[in-house]
Amino acid sequence: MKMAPDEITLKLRDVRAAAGLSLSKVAEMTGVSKAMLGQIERGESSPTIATLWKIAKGFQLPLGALIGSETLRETPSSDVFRTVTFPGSLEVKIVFPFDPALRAETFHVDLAPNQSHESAAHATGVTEEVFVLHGSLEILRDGEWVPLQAGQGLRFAADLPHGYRAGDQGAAFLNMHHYAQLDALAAIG
Amino acid sequence: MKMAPDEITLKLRDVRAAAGLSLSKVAEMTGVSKAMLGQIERGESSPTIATLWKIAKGFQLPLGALIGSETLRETPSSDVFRTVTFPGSLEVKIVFPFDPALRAETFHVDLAPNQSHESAAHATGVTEEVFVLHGSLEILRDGEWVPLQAGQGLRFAADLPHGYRAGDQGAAFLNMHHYAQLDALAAIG
DNA sequence: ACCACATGTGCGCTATAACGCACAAGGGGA
DNA sequence: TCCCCTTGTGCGTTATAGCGCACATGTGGT
Repeated sequence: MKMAPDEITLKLRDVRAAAGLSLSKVAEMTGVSKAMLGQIERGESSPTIATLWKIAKGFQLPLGALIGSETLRETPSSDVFRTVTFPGSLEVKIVFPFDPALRAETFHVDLAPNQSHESAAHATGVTEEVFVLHGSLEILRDGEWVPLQAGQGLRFAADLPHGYRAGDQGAAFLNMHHYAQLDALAAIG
Repeated sequence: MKMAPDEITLKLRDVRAAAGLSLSKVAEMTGVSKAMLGQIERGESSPTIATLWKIAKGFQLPLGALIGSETLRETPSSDVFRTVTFPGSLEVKIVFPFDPALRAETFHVDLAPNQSHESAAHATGVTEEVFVLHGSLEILRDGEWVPLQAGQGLRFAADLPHGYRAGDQGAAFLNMHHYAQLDALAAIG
């Protein structure tokens, strides 16, 4: 119960909330007991880097994403395009990785001609933005297909089913994900 | 002595060697016992983040400087194309208007060949992201010009002076602004 | 040689990080 | 209503991070 004069803040709770996961789920995917996770979130415990590392790896996030400090004001490598595979077997490139301070991330997505991708509803409070780079794209929003050309953008709530459908020449677009604040959600309710 | 399956490496020894300091000296300036410092260097102990933080502050280094490696950052907003004129007589299009819930907005900026634009420091807590659509662009960040090509992105803290400079064929890029607090409204003007 | 000092490591003790388990509270079904 | 499952927190135990101190080695000075 020492509670050192913490100038350091851990954003575990924010990250977990953004992902819409329970302590139990996080405990499974990180290998850290949920009791410990709870204590860390409440600031009752100062974890070792080994534990922090486990958590970061479980979330597939850089270690710094869990630490709240001035350290965050650093560099973004411009060409570190990492690629990840999405739920719907869709492969995308990470343009801007998730930052808990901004609660947002940006992907670069390529769709082959006429390729489509359906996405189930995300956690509540998630907003998506799409900006078309090349080709033509249709987005399913509120049960309606919205056509977009290169240079056009669309913003929509992602806590509803939605989808993407490329035109005859395929499409490339940026996909931004925004995760709402906790108090923002409370304010809405 | 368990020594968890560390995939993580601490650079304490390197940093200390680079500074030419003894364990005792480091112990003084960090407030961490030299015995512990020695164990950490030898990998016999996995420090808590509180301890790591002490060490980092003692060295006046960002926390990341002691850890293997990492980076972070990220994103923004919307619908119709409105155009506005910016302080520096720069004309931009609004891709995604500011949304209080997201605290973010996205602009589409066109620069003529070799055109440049300097920007004074914004309010604290403002983060910018730039994604180059066409041409080549250089961004002044931390007093250093970072070159970017089409398809590349860069994220940086905007509470410092920064600037944009197009290449010989001009440049087009997306510019996302993220505001950390609610006072973001005041920062928009 | 000898000594004064500084280096890094080993030892015992205390504080606490981390675990597994159990429990109180809330949310749906049937 | 009753039941069952999931949520997060509290408790007791074990592992270990972190401390102060002492020791072995090393280096230079006179």
